[in-house]
Amino acid sequence: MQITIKDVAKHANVAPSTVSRVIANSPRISQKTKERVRSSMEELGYHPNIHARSLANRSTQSIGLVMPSAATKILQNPFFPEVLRGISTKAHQNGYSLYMTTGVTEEEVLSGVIEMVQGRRVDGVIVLYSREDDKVVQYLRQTKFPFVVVGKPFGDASSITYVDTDNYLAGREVTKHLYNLGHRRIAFIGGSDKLAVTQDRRNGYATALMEAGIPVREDYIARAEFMTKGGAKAVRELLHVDEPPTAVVVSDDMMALGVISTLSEMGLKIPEDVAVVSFNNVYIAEHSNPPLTSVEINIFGLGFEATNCLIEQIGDSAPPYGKRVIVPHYLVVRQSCGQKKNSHAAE
Amino acid sequence: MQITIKDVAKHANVAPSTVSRVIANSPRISQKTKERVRSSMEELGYHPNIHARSLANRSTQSIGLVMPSAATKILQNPFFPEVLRGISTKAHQNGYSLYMTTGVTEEEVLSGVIEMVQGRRVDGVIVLYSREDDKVVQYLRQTKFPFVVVGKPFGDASSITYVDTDNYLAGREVTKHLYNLGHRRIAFIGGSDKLAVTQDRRNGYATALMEAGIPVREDYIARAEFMTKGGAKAVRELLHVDEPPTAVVVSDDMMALGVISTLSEMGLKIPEDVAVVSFNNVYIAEHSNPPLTSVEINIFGLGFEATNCLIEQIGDSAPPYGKRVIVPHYLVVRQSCGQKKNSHAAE
DNA sequence: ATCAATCGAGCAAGCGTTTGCTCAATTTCA
DNA sequence: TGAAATTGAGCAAACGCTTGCTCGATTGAT
Repeated sequence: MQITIKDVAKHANVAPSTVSRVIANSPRISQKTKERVRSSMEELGYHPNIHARSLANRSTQSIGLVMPSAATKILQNPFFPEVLRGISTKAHQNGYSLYMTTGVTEEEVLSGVIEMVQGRRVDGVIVLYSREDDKVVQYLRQTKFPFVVVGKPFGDASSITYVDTDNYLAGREVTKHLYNLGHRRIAFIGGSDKLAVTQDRRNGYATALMEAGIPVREDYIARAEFMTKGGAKAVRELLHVDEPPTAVVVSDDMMALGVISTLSEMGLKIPEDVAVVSFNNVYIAEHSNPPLTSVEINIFGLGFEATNCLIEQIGDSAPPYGKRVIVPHYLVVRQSCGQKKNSHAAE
Repeated sequence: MQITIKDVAKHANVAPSTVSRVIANSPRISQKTKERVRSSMEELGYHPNIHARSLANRSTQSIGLVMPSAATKILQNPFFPEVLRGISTKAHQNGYSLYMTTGVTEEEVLSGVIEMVQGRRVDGVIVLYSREDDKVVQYLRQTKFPFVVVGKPFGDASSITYVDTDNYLAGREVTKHLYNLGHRRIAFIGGSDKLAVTQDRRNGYATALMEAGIPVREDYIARAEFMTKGGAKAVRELLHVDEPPTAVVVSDDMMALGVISTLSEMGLKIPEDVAVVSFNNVYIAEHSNPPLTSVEINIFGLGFEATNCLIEQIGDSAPPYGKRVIVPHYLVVRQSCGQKKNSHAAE
């Protein structure tokens, strides 16, 4: 049998309500009583029943996590565990715990979310993806339930709080980096066009080219799945155009891995024949062969900040309008992009 | 304001208890009434309050997940998302949801678990690691709370339900495979000796050698962290012994990645100079350079089975003794281990 | 010494469900 | 046709905690 607040009350010779107030550390209780009650709790090994508390309280101290319906996919990308680590760190700091829902179809995910929200199972929700025409976001919005999106939401982004990398800027910088290394024929391989991240990075890429006075060639732009296989397929296509690119910007490390191994198979050297840069700087980027030049986007930070925003919202300490947090990024230069050709800098 | 069972009752002109029984699909309610109530629920958009239900019920339909204290580590290994996927699939099939707790120190993790258990927040717990002298397992055991371990527990394993790969067998098979390819100087690189998985795989390795009449050399056995860096360090050591090994069994894909890139840096060819095989067959094993020969251990299956066992335990349909589920594995041969030298097989 | 203000703690009414019991209405059987 | 058995639905008491309100006791001011 569980030890309840009543047991503690009896043991400490006070009323249950007093025990409750001790737990809440209410100033209405004298120090002496508090200590007595606390030692009783200790002695009996008391732990409050979460459900009773939530019922009385109308708050759950937990946060719902929404994965994309094709959880398979995101779960294979190291992005996920890292963002989760960020979320869980911040959540723990503030006494929140995490509640996950996954589902195979979009419908399943949505109904999971509805259950979380309507069933008052969580105080707020973090959406771990951003897709066009997403039902979950629509639902959360219309019910005015606290939520935060990781990634840039579509549509009326101004009313939604989200955390994101400045992918446009990152795409631009990366492309510029290749340009500065002497490259003029630079290609881009992106993931699904439905994802904001792909669009932003590609736009940044295009802008950088334009700034450099280089025309943007459609046949230099490929799209593929966010996985290694996609990268492999895309790179084959790119190399069959006339004047094949000497450098390629890849929108995801996992894809870049596919690109690299395909290039190797084709007998091309990296970075001598084709330079490669990519994004996310996941763990294995450092350990691929050759190591990947990649944009460190601080995935942990994305998760951490998202949680922070959500907790603000839950606590009503957030403004009523959507907030936008941009987590800074920086380029980590490794072998895959080669050295600046005319540079003598020691570094 | 939330829509409660009372609202539905009023709307359908029945008592709250009837609504409750309709939800539970009790045979005591007539079909006619059920339909009326259901359409009322639909119309009002009713969703049961989880906490009220759990409180009255003494059951939460959710499962607690315990990560190792250095969550950082496990979260970087692709093992984790994959096992999570298995867990979440099975959990969802049975209407369970997932509740995570993480913590930086061992103490934090333990107190998180205690809160889950004593606070009646979950119906059962899955422990995602297996370590010697683990407080969490000790605690769960002594409170007789339903739990399952992924990996082989230490100590009195017979009373604990766990799912595992037959790592001993896998280690033996892999080593034998290298032997059959003609290798006689075979080394082993394992992770922390505190982990059951390391011990088992190493023992299998040693057995295979003995079966082949090859003495087990201590200087052929290295241990390192379960990550790429560890692999790199270990391989350097191994290659400095006299008669350096021509093949190496690595206990983890991520470590093997480190091994491979270190070997390449040293100018050694894989598999010609050194053959490499490893375990887990995580996603990137297929895409490394060269692709890794690795033991597919069906990580998804481990998660899935663990959840299955736990649900059995929760529902009392499990026997009172510990159950042991072994998920089958098989070797996936890729380039990193080379071809059988005297074989003409096309495949 | 008297009264108002303050303080500390208890009472009891929720929070939204579940479920054992009760009870009226209907069916079954002799 | 009457009594017993069966069926369908409602009553009300939990489940463990929070919190507005009440109230006696202590304190301070006059």
